[in-house]
Amino acid sequence: MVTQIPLQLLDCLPKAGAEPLARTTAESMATALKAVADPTRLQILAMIAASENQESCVCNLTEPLDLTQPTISHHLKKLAEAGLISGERRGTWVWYSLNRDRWGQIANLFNA
Amino acid sequence: MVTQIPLQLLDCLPKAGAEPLARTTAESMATALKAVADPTRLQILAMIAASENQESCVCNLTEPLDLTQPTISHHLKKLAEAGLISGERRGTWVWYSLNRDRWGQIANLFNA
DNA sequence: TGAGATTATAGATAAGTATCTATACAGACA
DNA sequence: TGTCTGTATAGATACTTATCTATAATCTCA
Repeated sequence: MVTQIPLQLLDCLPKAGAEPLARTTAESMATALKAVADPTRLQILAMIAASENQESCVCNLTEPLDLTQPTISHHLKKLAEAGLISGERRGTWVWYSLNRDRWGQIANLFNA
Repeated sequence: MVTQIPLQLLDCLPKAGAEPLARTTAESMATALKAVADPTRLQILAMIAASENQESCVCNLTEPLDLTQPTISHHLKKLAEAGLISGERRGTWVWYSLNRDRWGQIANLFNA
């Protein structure tokens, strides 16, 4: 449903004596981090995590966040491209859930 | 030298059954994350981490990153405001170093 | 097949920001 | 004090993006 941005972060953590961080790598990392660095998307992630079965359809997010449906879809797409969530169509609805693995990959970025 | 943005992240991690993430909290978190979500700033952080004594002055960053001095200063200010680095004036130079504690706080955001 | 409901995409606009040049500020030193 | 060097700030500009309205696409069901 969405092409996911690759994230090769684990081997490019800043550490003493390391190679300079290549621009292309830095851009890839920044793209993934930008997905999380938005207040609305943080709220969306929190709402999914707090939902039953830790999943949510688009329609459950628009009203509490007071945003239009296309805006929510836009943010969900960004999060999916970053690999932080995945959407699964079940009938008329698309259910979005967190990708815990990817979550941990980003955490490792800062645990260096 | 720089007023640091507060970061109360640890108690607002998304977890099942949690309170909805307040807008003001989400905005505070996003501000801190935005500081890291930029390729140039990631390169700056990597260069500081890889430097001797894990610190660097502005003048050591401009040439390898091929940016002007004011642009580097702008990015360093953003990072300092997010609490990720600190600057210490020693004579003519200002030496910037990583704040490991803050680094870990952001990591905990994703370890929920 | 057609109607209704849910989600995705297209295009426009306004707000944010990364970068530059020009200039101000701060410290070292003669 | 004056000059030089290193850093910070101010203002301008171009690019990105969050949001909206309008519309298309997809699925269900009668």
